[in-house]
Amino acid sequence: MGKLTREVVVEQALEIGDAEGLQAVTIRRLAQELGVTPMALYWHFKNKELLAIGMADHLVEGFVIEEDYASPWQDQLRELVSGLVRVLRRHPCAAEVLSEVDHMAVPNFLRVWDTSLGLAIQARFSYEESCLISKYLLQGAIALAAGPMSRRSPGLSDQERAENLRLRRVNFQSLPPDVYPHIVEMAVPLVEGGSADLYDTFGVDLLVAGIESLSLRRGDG
Amino acid sequence: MGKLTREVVVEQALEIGDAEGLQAVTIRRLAQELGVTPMALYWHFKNKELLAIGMADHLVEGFVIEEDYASPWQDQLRELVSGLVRVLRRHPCAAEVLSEVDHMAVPNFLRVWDTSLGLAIQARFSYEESCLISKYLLQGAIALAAGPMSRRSPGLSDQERAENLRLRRVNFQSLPPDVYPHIVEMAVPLVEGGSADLYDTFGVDLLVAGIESLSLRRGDG
DNA sequence: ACCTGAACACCGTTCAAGT
DNA sequence: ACCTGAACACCGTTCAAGT
Repeated sequence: MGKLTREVVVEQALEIGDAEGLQAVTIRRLAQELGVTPMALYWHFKNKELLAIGMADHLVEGFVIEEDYASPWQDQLRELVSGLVRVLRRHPCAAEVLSEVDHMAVPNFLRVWDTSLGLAIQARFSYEESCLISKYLLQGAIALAAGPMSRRSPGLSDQERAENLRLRRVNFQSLPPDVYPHIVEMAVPLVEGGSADLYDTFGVDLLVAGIESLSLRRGDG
Repeated sequence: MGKLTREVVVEQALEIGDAEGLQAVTIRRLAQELGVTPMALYWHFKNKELLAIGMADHLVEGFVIEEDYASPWQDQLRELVSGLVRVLRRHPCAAEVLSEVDHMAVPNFLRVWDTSLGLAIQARFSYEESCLISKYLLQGAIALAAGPMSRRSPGLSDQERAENLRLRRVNFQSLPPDVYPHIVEMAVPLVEGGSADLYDTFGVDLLVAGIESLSLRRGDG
Protein backbone atom coordinates (compact mmCIF):
# COMPACT_ATOMS: atom_id res chain seq x y z
CA MET A 1 0.00 0.00 0.00
CA GLY A 2 0.96 3.67 -0.26
CA LYS A 3 3.98 4.63 1.71
CA LEU A 4 3.56 6.82 4.77
CA THR A 5 5.00 10.19 3.84
CA ARG A 6 4.50 13.67 5.22
CA GLU A 7 2.32 14.43 2.25
CA VAL A 8 -0.14 11.57 2.62
CA VAL A 9 -0.43 12.31 6.33
CA VAL A 10 -1.22 15.97 5.65
CA GLU A 11 -3.71 15.09 2.95
CA GLN A 12 -5.49 12.59 5.14
CA ALA A 13 -5.60 15.16 7.93
CA LEU A 14 -7.19 17.73 5.62
CA GLU A 15 -9.69 15.13 4.44
CA ILE A 16 -10.82 14.44 7.97
CA GLY A 17 -10.87 18.14 8.80
CA ASP A 18 -12.95 18.93 5.72
CA ALA A 19 -15.47 16.22 6.45
CA GLU A 20 -15.84 16.50 10.21
CA GLY A 21 -14.18 19.69 11.35
CA LEU A 22 -10.71 20.29 12.68
CA GLN A 23 -11.46 18.98 16.15
CA ALA A 24 -11.82 15.53 14.61
CA VAL A 25 -8.23 15.65 13.39
CA THR A 26 -6.48 13.79 16.11
CA ILE A 27 -3.17 12.00 16.09
CA ARG A 28 -4.82 8.76 17.05
CA ARG A 29 -7.70 9.09 14.61
CA LEU A 30 -5.30 10.03 11.85
CA ALA A 31 -3.12 7.02 12.56
CA GLN A 32 -6.10 4.71 12.57
CA GLU A 33 -7.28 6.10 9.22
CA LEU A 34 -3.81 5.54 7.81
CA GLY A 35 -3.62 2.00 9.16
CA VAL A 36 -0.68 2.75 11.36
CA THR A 37 0.28 3.27 14.99
CA PRO A 38 -0.14 6.78 16.48
CA MET A 39 3.54 6.90 17.26
CA ALA A 40 4.40 6.36 13.59
CA LEU A 41 3.27 9.93 12.90
CA TYR A 42 5.82 11.28 15.34
CA TRP A 43 8.52 10.10 13.03
CA HIS A 44 7.25 12.46 10.32
CA PHE A 45 6.08 15.35 12.51
CA LYS A 46 7.72 16.29 15.77
CA ASN A 47 4.36 17.25 17.30
CA LYS A 48 0.81 18.15 16.42
CA GLU A 49 1.54 21.83 15.88
CA LEU A 50 4.04 21.03 13.18
CA LEU A 51 1.44 18.80 11.57
CA ALA A 52 -0.98 21.74 11.54
CA ILE A 53 1.70 23.90 9.95
CA GLY A 54 2.16 21.23 7.33
CA MET A 55 -1.57 21.29 6.67
CA ALA A 56 -1.55 25.07 6.31
CA ASP A 57 1.40 24.93 3.96
CA HIS A 58 -0.34 22.36 1.82
CA LEU A 59 -3.43 24.55 1.57
CA VAL A 60 -1.61 27.50 0.06
CA GLU A 61 0.58 25.35 -2.14
CA GLY A 62 0.44 26.14 -5.80
CA PHE A 63 -0.95 29.61 -5.23
CA VAL A 64 1.37 32.02 -6.95
CA ILE A 65 0.64 35.35 -8.51
CA GLU A 66 3.38 36.65 -10.70
CA GLU A 67 4.12 40.31 -10.27
CA ASP A 68 2.52 42.22 -13.09
CA TYR A 69 4.03 45.64 -13.27
CA ALA A 70 1.68 46.61 -16.06
CA SER A 71 -1.61 46.69 -14.16
CA PRO A 72 -2.23 49.14 -11.28
CA TRP A 73 -1.48 47.97 -7.77
CA GLN A 74 -5.17 48.05 -6.80
CA ASP A 75 -5.95 45.37 -9.36
CA GLN A 76 -2.97 43.31 -8.31
CA LEU A 77 -4.02 43.51 -4.67
CA ARG A 78 -7.53 42.51 -5.58
CA GLU A 79 -6.17 39.59 -7.57
CA LEU A 80 -4.05 38.51 -4.61
CA VAL A 81 -6.86 38.63 -2.07
CA SER A 82 -9.54 37.05 -4.21
CA GLY A 83 -7.10 34.42 -5.41
CA LEU A 84 -6.16 33.53 -1.86
CA VAL A 85 -9.82 33.30 -0.86
CA ARG A 86 -10.51 31.06 -3.85
CA VAL A 87 -7.63 28.76 -2.96
CA LEU A 88 -8.70 28.51 0.66
CA ARG A 89 -12.27 27.77 -0.37
CA ARG A 90 -11.10 24.47 -1.86
CA HIS A 91 -10.93 23.08 1.66
CA PRO A 92 -13.77 23.69 4.09
CA CYS A 93 -11.39 23.52 7.02
CA ALA A 94 -8.84 25.87 5.50
CA ALA A 95 -9.71 28.98 7.48
CA GLU A 96 -9.88 26.96 10.66
CA VAL A 97 -6.40 25.61 10.05
CA LEU A 98 -4.91 28.99 9.21
CA SER A 99 -6.39 30.66 12.25
CA GLU A 100 -4.80 28.19 14.61
CA VAL A 101 -1.26 28.18 13.28
CA ASP A 102 1.34 30.91 13.38
CA HIS A 103 1.37 32.28 9.84
CA MET A 104 5.03 33.13 10.12
CA ALA A 105 5.82 29.44 10.32
CA VAL A 106 4.09 28.54 7.06
CA PRO A 107 6.50 28.91 4.12
CA ASN A 108 3.89 29.12 1.37
CA PHE A 109 1.95 31.66 3.35
CA LEU A 110 5.09 33.70 3.83
CA ARG A 111 5.41 33.85 0.06
CA VAL A 112 1.94 35.34 -0.28
CA TRP A 113 2.79 37.75 2.47
CA ASP A 114 5.97 38.77 0.69
CA THR A 115 4.05 39.46 -2.48
CA SER A 116 1.51 41.64 -0.69
CA LEU A 117 4.30 43.55 1.01
CA GLY A 118 5.80 44.18 -2.39
CA LEU A 119 2.51 45.48 -3.73
CA ALA A 120 2.03 47.81 -0.79
CA ILE A 121 5.51 49.24 -1.27
CA GLN A 122 4.80 49.62 -4.95
CA ALA A 123 1.68 51.60 -3.97
CA ARG A 124 4.05 54.02 -2.25
CA PHE A 125 3.01 53.17 1.28
CA SER A 126 5.71 53.50 3.90
CA TYR A 127 7.38 50.45 5.41
CA GLU A 128 5.27 50.64 8.54
CA GLU A 129 2.07 51.15 6.61
CA SER A 130 2.90 48.32 4.25
CA CYS A 131 3.34 45.95 7.17
CA LEU A 132 -0.04 46.91 8.56
CA ILE A 133 -1.77 46.77 5.22
CA SER A 134 -0.48 43.36 4.29
CA LYS A 135 -1.51 42.05 7.69
CA TYR A 136 -5.03 43.44 7.29
CA LEU A 137 -5.35 42.04 3.81
CA LEU A 138 -4.24 38.53 4.61
CA GLN A 139 -6.17 38.42 7.85
CA GLY A 140 -9.16 39.73 5.91
CA ALA A 141 -8.80 37.07 3.23
CA ILE A 142 -8.73 34.34 5.86
CA ALA A 143 -11.76 35.83 7.57
CA LEU A 144 -13.58 35.86 4.25
CA ALA A 145 -12.72 32.25 3.60
CA ALA A 146 -14.09 31.46 7.04
CA GLY A 147 -17.34 33.14 6.10
CA PRO A 148 -20.60 31.48 5.11
CA MET A 149 -20.31 28.05 3.61
CA SER A 150 -17.75 25.86 5.28
CA ARG A 151 -20.09 26.68 8.13
CA ARG A 152 -20.26 24.57 11.24
CA SER A 153 -21.88 21.17 10.93
CA PRO A 154 -19.73 19.90 8.08
CA GLY A 155 -21.14 16.97 6.19
CA LEU A 156 -24.91 17.07 6.39
CA SER A 157 -27.59 16.02 3.98
CA ASP A 158 -29.58 18.72 2.18
CA GLN A 159 -32.55 17.86 4.34
CA GLU A 160 -30.58 18.38 7.54
CA ARG A 161 -29.09 21.57 6.18
CA ALA A 162 -32.49 23.02 5.41
CA GLU A 163 -33.79 22.04 8.81
CA ASN A 164 -30.74 23.66 10.33
CA LEU A 165 -31.46 26.92 8.52
CA ARG A 166 -35.10 26.92 9.54
CA LEU A 167 -34.10 26.36 13.13
CA ARG A 168 -31.70 29.29 13.13
CA ARG A 169 -34.34 31.49 11.58
CA VAL A 170 -37.04 30.78 14.15
CA ASN A 171 -34.33 31.20 16.75
CA PHE A 172 -33.76 34.75 15.55
CA GLN A 173 -37.44 35.45 15.16
CA SER A 174 -38.26 34.38 18.69
CA LEU A 175 -35.76 36.83 20.17
CA PRO A 176 -37.22 39.75 22.17
CA PRO A 177 -37.93 42.42 19.54
CA ASP A 178 -37.41 45.30 21.91
CA VAL A 179 -33.76 44.46 22.51
CA TYR A 180 -32.92 42.95 19.08
CA PRO A 181 -35.29 44.81 16.74
CA HIS A 182 -33.22 44.58 13.54
CA ILE A 183 -32.17 41.00 13.99
CA VAL A 184 -35.76 39.92 14.45
CA GLU A 185 -36.87 41.86 11.41
CA MET A 186 -33.98 40.73 9.24
CA ALA A 187 -33.97 37.12 10.38
CA VAL A 188 -34.46 35.76 6.87
CA PRO A 189 -31.63 37.56 5.05
CA LEU A 190 -29.43 36.99 8.10
CA VAL A 191 -29.62 33.21 8.06
CA GLU A 192 -29.63 32.93 4.27
CA GLY A 193 -26.77 35.36 4.02
CA GLY A 194 -26.93 35.87 0.28
CA SER A 195 -24.88 33.93 -2.22
CA ALA A 196 -21.33 32.94 -1.35
CA ASP A 197 -20.07 34.68 -4.49
CA LEU A 198 -21.62 37.95 -3.44
CA TYR A 199 -20.13 37.57 0.00
CA ASP A 200 -16.65 37.10 -1.41
CA THR A 201 -16.64 39.82 -4.03
CA PHE A 202 -18.29 42.27 -1.65
CA GLY A 203 -15.70 41.47 0.99
CA VAL A 204 -12.74 41.77 -1.36
CA ASP A 205 -14.12 45.05 -2.63
CA LEU A 206 -14.42 46.34 0.89
CA LEU A 207 -10.82 45.49 1.72
CA VAL A 208 -9.31 46.90 -1.44
CA ALA A 209 -11.49 50.00 -1.34
CA GLY A 210 -10.42 50.54 2.24
CA ILE A 211 -6.74 50.43 1.30
CA GLU A 212 -7.26 52.65 -1.69
CA SER A 213 -9.05 55.22 0.41
CA LEU A 214 -6.20 55.28 2.90
CA SER A 215 -3.83 55.80 0.02
CA LEU A 216 -5.84 58.70 -1.42
CA ARG A 217 -6.11 60.34 1.98
CA ARG A 218 -2.34 60.72 2.01
CA GLY A 219 -1.88 62.68 -1.17
CA ASP A 220 -1.25 61.10 -4.54
CA GLY A 221 -3.10 58.12 -6.13
CA MET B 1 -15.39 32.01 51.05
CA GLY B 2 -17.03 33.40 47.93
CA LYS B 3 -19.90 31.38 46.61
CA LEU B 4 -19.53 29.52 43.37
CA THR B 5 -21.65 31.34 40.81
CA ARG B 6 -21.62 31.44 37.06
CA GLU B 7 -20.01 34.84 37.26
CA VAL B 8 -17.04 33.90 39.42
CA VAL B 9 -16.45 30.83 37.27
CA VAL B 10 -16.43 32.94 34.12
CA GLU B 11 -14.16 35.54 35.65
CA GLN B 12 -11.71 32.94 36.86
CA ALA B 13 -11.73 31.37 33.41
CA LEU B 14 -10.93 34.71 31.80
CA GLU B 15 -8.18 35.28 34.32
CA ILE B 16 -6.50 32.01 33.43
CA GLY B 17 -7.03 32.63 29.73
CA ASP B 18 -5.51 36.11 29.97
CA ALA B 19 -2.47 34.90 31.83
CA GLU B 20 -1.70 31.64 30.08
CA GLY B 21 -3.77 31.46 26.93
CA LEU B 22 -7.09 29.84 26.27
CA GLN B 23 -5.70 26.34 26.01
CA ALA B 24 -4.90 26.53 29.74
CA VAL B 25 -8.57 27.03 30.53
CA THR B 26 -9.62 23.54 31.35
CA ILE B 27 -12.53 22.30 33.39
CA ARG B 28 -10.22 20.54 35.79
CA ARG B 29 -7.76 23.41 36.07
CA LEU B 30 -10.60 25.84 36.61
CA ALA B 31 -12.11 23.69 39.34
CA GLN B 32 -8.76 23.38 41.06
CA GLU B 33 -8.29 27.15 40.97
CA LEU B 34 -11.76 27.60 42.46
CA GLY B 35 -11.12 25.02 45.15
CA VAL B 36 -13.88 22.76 43.98
CA THR B 37 -14.45 19.48 42.20
CA PRO B 38 -14.51 19.48 38.36
CA MET B 39 -18.07 18.15 38.41
CA ALA B 40 -19.21 21.14 40.43
CA LEU B 41 -18.83 23.27 37.31
CA TYR B 42 -21.26 21.10 35.43
CA TRP B 43 -23.97 22.29 37.73
CA HIS B 44 -23.50 25.85 36.48
CA PHE B 45 -22.59 25.11 32.84
CA LYS B 46 -23.96 22.19 30.91
CA ASN B 47 -20.67 21.78 29.06
CA LYS B 48 -17.48 23.55 28.14
CA GLU B 49 -18.92 25.25 25.08
CA LEU B 50 -21.54 26.97 27.19
CA LEU B 51 -18.81 28.11 29.52
CA ALA B 52 -16.99 29.64 26.55
CA ILE B 53 -20.20 31.40 25.52
CA GLY B 54 -20.47 32.73 29.05
CA MET B 55 -16.92 34.04 28.81
CA ALA B 56 -17.67 35.75 25.50
CA ASP B 57 -20.82 37.30 26.91
CA HIS B 58 -18.91 38.63 29.89
CA LEU B 59 -16.32 40.22 27.60
CA VAL B 60 -18.81 42.36 25.72
CA GLU B 61 -20.83 43.17 28.82
CA GLY B 62 -21.30 46.84 29.50
CA PHE B 63 -20.47 47.84 25.96
CA VAL B 64 -23.39 49.88 24.71
CA ILE B 65 -23.48 52.66 22.20
CA GLU B 66 -26.65 54.62 22.19
CA GLU B 67 -28.00 55.46 18.80
CA ASP B 68 -27.12 59.02 17.97
CA TYR B 69 -29.27 60.18 15.10
CA ALA B 70 -27.47 63.51 15.02
CA SER B 71 -24.05 62.40 13.79
CA PRO B 72 -23.57 60.77 10.37
CA TRP B 73 -23.65 56.99 10.16
CA GLN B 74 -19.96 56.80 9.25
CA ASP B 75 -19.02 58.30 12.59
CA GLN B 76 -21.41 56.03 14.42
CA LEU B 77 -20.00 52.98 12.69
CA ARG B 78 -16.48 54.07 13.53
CA GLU B 79 -17.51 54.58 17.11
CA LEU B 80 -19.03 51.11 17.22
CA VAL B 81 -16.02 49.34 15.78
CA SER B 82 -13.37 51.21 17.71
CA GLY B 83 -15.41 50.88 20.90
CA LEU B 84 -15.72 47.14 20.44
CA VAL B 85 -12.01 46.81 19.81
CA ARG B 86 -11.27 48.84 22.92
CA VAL B 87 -13.55 46.67 25.02
CA LEU B 88 -12.02 43.47 23.72
CA ARG B 89 -8.54 44.78 24.35
CA ARG B 90 -9.24 44.72 28.07
CA HIS B 91 -8.73 40.98 28.00
CA PRO B 92 -5.76 39.50 26.15
CA CYS B 93 -7.71 36.33 25.44
CA ALA B 94 -10.82 38.11 24.20
CA ALA B 95 -10.28 37.59 20.50
CA GLU B 96 -9.35 33.98 21.08
CA VAL B 97 -12.59 33.41 22.96
CA LEU B 98 -14.76 35.14 20.39
CA SER B 99 -13.24 33.24 17.50
CA GLU B 100 -14.05 29.89 19.00
CA VAL B 101 -17.67 30.45 19.99
CA ASP B 102 -20.70 30.91 17.78
CA HIS B 103 -21.40 34.65 17.90
CA MET B 104 -25.10 34.03 17.47
CA ALA B 105 -25.18 32.36 20.86
CA VAL B 106 -23.71 35.32 22.73
CA PRO B 107 -26.51 37.71 23.84
CA ASN B 108 -24.33 40.76 24.41
CA PHE B 109 -22.66 40.23 21.08
CA LEU B 110 -26.04 39.98 19.42
CA ARG B 111 -26.84 43.41 20.79
CA VAL B 112 -23.75 44.90 19.15
CA TRP B 113 -24.70 43.13 15.98
CA ASP B 114 -28.20 44.54 16.13
CA THR B 115 -26.83 48.05 16.50
CA SER B 116 -24.54 47.67 13.51
CA LEU B 117 -27.42 46.31 11.44
CA GLY B 118 -29.42 49.39 12.35
CA LEU B 119 -26.59 51.68 11.32
CA ALA B 120 -26.19 49.92 7.98
CA ILE B 121 -29.90 50.24 7.29
CA GLN B 122 -29.71 53.88 8.28
CA ALA B 123 -26.93 54.28 5.74
CA ARG B 124 -29.48 53.16 3.12
CA PHE B 125 -27.88 49.82 2.40
CA SER B 126 -30.26 47.07 1.40
CA TYR B 127 -31.13 44.27 3.82
CA GLU B 128 -28.74 41.84 2.16
CA GLU B 129 -25.95 44.38 2.05
CA SER B 130 -26.53 45.35 5.66
CA CYS B 131 -26.17 41.74 6.73
CA LEU B 132 -22.89 41.42 4.89
CA ILE B 133 -21.57 44.74 6.11
CA SER B 134 -22.30 44.11 9.74
CA LYS B 135 -20.65 40.70 9.50
CA TYR B 136 -17.53 42.22 7.95
CA LEU B 137 -17.39 44.96 10.55
CA LEU B 138 -17.73 42.73 13.58
CA GLN B 139 -15.44 40.08 12.16
CA GLY B 140 -13.00 42.87 11.38
CA ALA B 141 -13.18 44.28 14.89
CA ILE B 142 -12.43 40.85 16.36
CA ALA B 143 -9.56 40.39 13.96
CA LEU B 144 -8.17 43.78 15.00
CA ALA B 145 -8.42 42.87 18.66
CA ALA B 146 -6.53 39.69 17.87
CA GLY B 147 -3.77 41.78 16.33
CA PRO B 148 -0.43 42.68 17.85
CA MET B 149 -0.27 42.74 21.59
CA SER B 150 -2.14 39.92 23.24
CA ARG B 151 0.35 38.06 21.11
CA ARG B 152 1.27 34.47 21.80
CA SER B 153 3.43 33.79 24.81
CA PRO B 154 1.24 35.54 27.35
CA GLY B 155 2.89 36.46 30.59
CA LEU B 156 6.56 37.01 29.96
CA SER B 157 9.07 39.32 31.54
CA ASP B 158 10.31 42.30 29.55
CA GLN B 159 13.63 40.56 29.13
CA GLU B 160 12.02 37.48 27.65
CA ARG B 161 9.81 39.60 25.44
CA ALA B 162 12.77 41.50 24.04
CA GLU B 163 14.64 38.28 23.40
CA ASN B 164 11.56 36.88 21.71
CA LEU B 165 11.44 39.87 19.37
CA ARG B 166 15.11 39.61 18.54
CA LEU B 167 14.67 35.95 17.74
CA ARG B 168 11.80 36.56 15.37
CA ARG B 169 13.79 39.28 13.65
CA VAL B 170 16.86 37.18 12.97
CA ASN B 171 14.47 34.44 11.89
CA PHE B 172 13.11 36.74 9.18
CA GLN B 173 16.52 38.02 8.27
CA SER B 174 17.94 34.56 7.77
CA LEU B 175 15.26 33.65 5.24
CA PRO B 176 16.40 33.15 1.62
CA PRO B 177 16.29 36.68 0.14
CA ASP B 178 15.53 35.45 -3.36
CA VAL B 179 12.21 33.93 -2.38
CA TYR B 180 11.24 36.36 0.41
CA PRO B 181 12.93 39.63 -0.65
CA HIS B 182 10.55 42.06 1.06
CA ILE B 183 10.21 40.13 4.29
CA VAL B 184 13.98 40.00 4.66
CA GLU B 185 14.32 43.68 3.93
CA MET B 186 11.46 44.72 6.18
CA ALA B 187 12.24 42.36 9.02
CA VAL B 188 12.55 45.15 11.56
CA PRO B 189 9.21 46.93 10.99
CA LEU B 190 7.54 43.55 10.58
CA VAL B 191 8.43 42.27 14.02
CA GLU B 192 8.01 45.61 15.74
CA GLY B 193 4.74 46.21 13.94
CA GLY B 194 4.35 49.82 14.93
CA SER B 195 2.41 51.03 17.91
CA ALA B 196 -0.76 49.24 18.93
CA ASP B 197 -2.72 52.48 18.70
CA LEU B 198 -1.66 53.04 15.13
CA TYR B 199 -2.61 49.47 14.33
CA ASP B 200 -6.09 49.94 15.71
CA THR B 201 -6.92 53.35 14.26
CA PHE B 202 -5.48 52.36 10.90
CA GLY B 203 -7.54 49.20 10.91
CA VAL B 204 -10.75 50.91 11.92
CA ASP B 205 -10.18 53.53 9.25
CA LEU B 206 -9.68 50.83 6.67
CA LEU B 207 -12.94 49.12 7.55
CA VAL B 208 -15.06 52.25 7.69
CA ALA B 209 -13.49 53.69 4.55
CA GLY B 210 -14.20 50.42 2.79
CA ILE B 211 -17.87 50.56 3.72
CA GLU B 212 -18.13 54.22 2.77
CA SER B 213 -16.57 53.57 -0.61
CA LEU B 214 -19.08 50.79 -1.27
CA SER B 215 -21.84 53.20 -0.35
CA LEU B 216 -20.57 55.93 -2.65
CA ARG B 217 -20.20 53.48 -5.52
CA ARG B 218 -23.94 52.90 -5.42
CA GLY B 219 -25.15 56.44 -5.87
CA ASP B 220 -25.81 58.83 -3.02
CA GLY B 221 -23.68 59.57 0.05
C1' DA C 1 -30.30 23.25 44.96
C1' DC C 2 -25.68 22.32 44.93
C1' DC C 3 -21.70 19.44 45.18
C1' DT C 4 -18.73 14.91 45.36
C1' DG C 5 -16.60 10.06 43.94
C1' DA C 6 -15.76 6.93 40.82
C1' DA C 7 -15.56 5.67 36.29
C1' DC C 8 -15.42 5.97 30.96
C1' DA C 9 -13.58 7.05 26.74
C1' DC C 10 -10.80 9.79 24.99
C1' DC C 11 -6.33 13.00 24.23
C1' DG C 12 -0.81 14.21 23.04
C1' DT C 13 3.65 12.66 23.93
C1' DT C 14 7.95 10.03 25.57
C1' DC C 15 10.96 6.35 25.66
C1' DA C 16 12.80 2.06 24.96
C1' DA C 17 12.69 -1.44 21.79
C1' DG C 18 12.14 -3.80 17.43
C1' DT C 19 13.38 -4.40 12.10
C1' DA D 1 15.45 4.96 8.56
C1' DC D 2 11.05 3.82 9.98
C1' DC D 3 7.69 1.83 13.00
C1' DT D 4 5.62 -0.55 17.39
C1' DG D 5 4.26 -1.40 22.65
C1' DA D 6 3.65 0.15 26.81
C1' DA D 7 3.14 3.78 29.77
C1' DC D 8 2.36 8.75 31.60
C1' DA D 9 -0.13 12.66 32.47
C1' DC D 10 -3.60 14.76 31.00
C1' DC D 11 -8.61 15.81 28.92
C1' DG D 12 -14.38 16.37 28.95
C1' DT D 13 -18.34 14.16 30.55
C1' DT D 14 -21.84 10.89 32.80
C1' DC D 15 -24.12 8.94 36.48
C1' DA D 16 -25.29 7.69 40.88
C1' DA D 17 -24.92 9.31 45.27
C1' DG D 18 -24.51 12.49 49.06
C1' DT D 19 -26.26 16.93 51.88
